[in-house]
Amino acid sequence: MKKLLLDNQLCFPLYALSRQVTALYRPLLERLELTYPQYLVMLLLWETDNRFVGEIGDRLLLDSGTLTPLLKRLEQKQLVTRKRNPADERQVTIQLTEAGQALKNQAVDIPTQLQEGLNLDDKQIINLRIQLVTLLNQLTKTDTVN
Amino acid sequence: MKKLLLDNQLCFPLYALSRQVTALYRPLLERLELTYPQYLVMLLLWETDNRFVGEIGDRLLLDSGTLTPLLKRLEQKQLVTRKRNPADERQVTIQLTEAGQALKNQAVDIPTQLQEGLNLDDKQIINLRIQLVTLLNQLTKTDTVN
DNA sequence: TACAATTAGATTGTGCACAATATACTAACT
DNA sequence: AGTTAGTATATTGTGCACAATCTAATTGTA
Repeated sequence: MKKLLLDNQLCFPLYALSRQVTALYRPLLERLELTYPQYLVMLLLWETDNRFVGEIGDRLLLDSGTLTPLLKRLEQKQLVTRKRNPADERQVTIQLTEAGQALKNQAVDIPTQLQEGLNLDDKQIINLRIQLVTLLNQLTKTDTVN
Repeated sequence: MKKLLLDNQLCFPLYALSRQVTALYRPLLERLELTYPQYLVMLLLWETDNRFVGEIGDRLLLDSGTLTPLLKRLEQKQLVTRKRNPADERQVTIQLTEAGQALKNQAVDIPTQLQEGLNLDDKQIINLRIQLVTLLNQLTKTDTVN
């Protein structure tokens, strides 16, 4: 097999599919005025509020150079607040505002709507997800199950 | 299943894994002084040289807003040339320079090196790639219908 | 207590992605 | 020929990603 061919590498389908799936989210997220990475942060906060920046970064595998400006934009939209932790002033707690919590109601339908766009049944999606998560865990060596 | 949980969405593992795999390429590509998207363009040109910007974009699913500056950086590095097509001045032909062609020799080992970093055997990789390519084709096919 | 080492987050700079728009060119039609 | 529509690429602006560096706060150790 000629390994230098684009079609024979794992990397390209992964990279291209990731962008295509993000593009599927775009029209759905536009209504909430969220970008895709912002949506991921909100998903995390809807699960468990009041997280430190570092916790969000650990979970999403993003560093402060990405998260700090992103969180400032969410703060500008009045979806979250950013407060230094009095017990340790190095840490910044991110907390949902009322508007941020309320936005969850507008987001609940997104996973179902997206799945329709994918044209795959549950079984296929779960199977693919398991493979992706397995490989992801292998690379990060961290089992991030709640 | 609670669909709004991060772990239950297809999107996040796909997005995170794509970034992690790109990160695996980074140290390998650093030696060639290429970024990952630049590497993808070079892969295409090593397969078939003298492509129009539009052809590259069709293949990588990238638009001119991404490709134009990227190709200019490759031109600055003297890896490619950019020339307007005399037969149709709207088109720009991208051609490898000698240095650009020669770089292929330094790149041939990258797929093998990457695979070692992934710690997966051939069968697993091929299986995952087939699923990704299948889904990718489904999505891009429905795009062209629109 | 002093102070080096560590930690959390912010800042800076480069390079994608992509929407929206602009520009130059070509083709098609009257 | 002149107008109009369509096409290919370029430009502009916003928002990630991520490396490198900085600052301030905390911890470890003598």
